[in-house]
Parts: sequence; C-alpha cells; structure tokens
Amino acid sequence: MRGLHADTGYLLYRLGLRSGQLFNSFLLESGLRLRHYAVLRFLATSEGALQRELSARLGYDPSAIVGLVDDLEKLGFAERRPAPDDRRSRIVVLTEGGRAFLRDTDEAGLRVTNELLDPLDAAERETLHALLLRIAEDGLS
Amino acid sequence: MRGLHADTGYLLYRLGLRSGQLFNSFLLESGLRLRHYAVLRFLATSEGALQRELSARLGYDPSAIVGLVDDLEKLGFAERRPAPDDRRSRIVVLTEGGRAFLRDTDEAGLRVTNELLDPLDAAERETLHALLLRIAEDGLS
DNA sequence: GAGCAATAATTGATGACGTCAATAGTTGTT
DNA sequence: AACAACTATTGACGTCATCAATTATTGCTC
Repeated sequence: MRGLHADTGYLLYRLGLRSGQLFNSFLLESGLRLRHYAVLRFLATSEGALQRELSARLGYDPSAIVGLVDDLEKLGFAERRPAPDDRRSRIVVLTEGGRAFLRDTDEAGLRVTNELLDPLDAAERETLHALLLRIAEDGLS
Repeated sequence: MRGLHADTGYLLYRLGLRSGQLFNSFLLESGLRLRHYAVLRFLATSEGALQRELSARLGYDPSAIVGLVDDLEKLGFAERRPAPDDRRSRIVVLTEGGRAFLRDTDEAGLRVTNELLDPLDAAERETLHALLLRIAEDGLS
C-alpha cells in the first residue's frame, strides 16, 4: 500500500493547508485574512484591476470579491474608481495606505515562509520555488 | 514591489488549493471529500488508529473526525473497534471495502497528480517530491 | 483508596465561507 | 430598437471550522 505522502498532489494539498494556516495566523493581527492579502498582492503587481479580473486570476467567486474589496476600502487599503470606458466596471486600486501595509507586512510574510522552509537550504529553496512556479504558470497565473 | 508569486509560502498555498480542488472533483463521484480520503490513506498506512491520532496527524479537529469516521462507517470503508487497554478510546480500522476503494481510486489519484504536474518531466517531479517531503516531515508527518 | 485533574470521544452552537441563482445597470450587436 | 452578453451586487443555502460543554474513563496524588 502506498504511503500517506506517496502522492505529490496530495502532499501539495497538505503543505498548502499548512502554509495557509501560517499566513492566516500572522494576518490575524491586522484583522485581515488570506484572501484579502491575495487581493492586495495582486493589486500591487497590476496597478489597478477590474473586480472580474481579480475573480478570474485569484479564483474567487465574483460575489466574494465584493466583500473583500469592501473590507479593504473600510481599512483604507484600496479604493474603487469608475472605469473610464465602461460604466459597469469598477477599477480597484491600491491606496498609499495599502502600499504601506504591504511594506510593513512583507517581512512578516518572509518570516512565515522561512519557518515553513526551515529544513531546506538556500539552493534547495531556489529549486523548489522554480519548480512550483512552473506548475503555477500552467493554468493558474 | 515583489510579484504575486514571489513568495514560496504563498505559492505553496495557491498550488495546494488547486491540488485540493482537483482531488475533490475526482472524489465527488464516490460521495466522499478530501478529508475522508485523507483519513482512508492514513488508515492504510497505520493499520488502525485512535481518533485522537487521526486528529493530531491530519490536523483536523477531534469533532470533525467523528463525522468523517461516521461517514466512512456508513459506506463500509472503516469501522470502530474498542481499544483493549483503554475503554475511552476507539480504534478505527480500514475494512476490506475501504481497502478495495483505495485500490480502485489509486489510479484516478495518480491521474490528478499527473495533470497537475504536467509541466514537469520525470526527474523534476522526483526532485519536487523529495523537497516537499522534507518540508512535510518537519512538523507535519 | 478517595478525590481530582487529565484525556477520548461526542454533541451542539456559532460564525465564516463557497456556491449558486437572481437582479440592476450597462454595453454591444444585429 | 430589441435583445443577448456582461459587471457588480445581493441574498439564500449548505458546508465546514472552531469552540465550549458533556460523558465516560483513566491516572495522579495525598
């Protein structure tokens, strides 16, 4: 019989869970959850995104995005702006407050990752990251 | 600003989600979910486990284990047996039906993993698996 | 050995979350 | 001008995690 962790896919699932829990526990202090953080990080890379882009790229339901952006707006981390060419859409952008938050928590995020990857040396971490990125780019984005 | 997937921990979280979704969709046909599958696979490696062990090793709340084992018992995949040395405990064991189910679905699980790891060749998959296992063994088990 | 803290399984309550259907407003097409 | 497609939003529903409380049993300690 194959072992509990003989399957890479299942192993990924388990480690993803653990990683998510670690991130969540460090975000708890800020009153945010992982999903908010995902939105913030996406906005930081894109300089403004339609909510439907956020939904598609992050894999969350459009109705979930509504609440997440609501929360971020209340905290002053993001705002909705009207899209110039389509009045149905709203463009979500990071505010200066949101950018500052990301700067402040960046180090904490790295600490979480360090804790997780503790058994690996620098070269191995590099290898792992490259492999995961290859998988992620196929389908995810 | 660092990219969306610059952080290995966050990347692991995202891929873990995707992997979990794939597993879940293949398990749906059997009426089970990922958590049931996790219990079954654990039981297959351990030849009987206290519910307390399942909770600790799989990271699920003890009260969640109750429902999962209930479901597996209803399907005839596992049973609770009295623990000889401690009447508080119950030992959960895989039945022959559960073992057959694991055999039958083993191939489907591999197919899911293959789909996920599509961008990687055999050697790379080996490397990835070894690295993930090192991380998993530290804290998880 | 009597009393008391600790443990295993269980139940129940609560809140968060994903999923889905429905709606309002807007755009594009024909 | 009419209709299909799309964006954001709301609301409903079921699932799930989390936590406190309960029951039965064990082990510790005085």
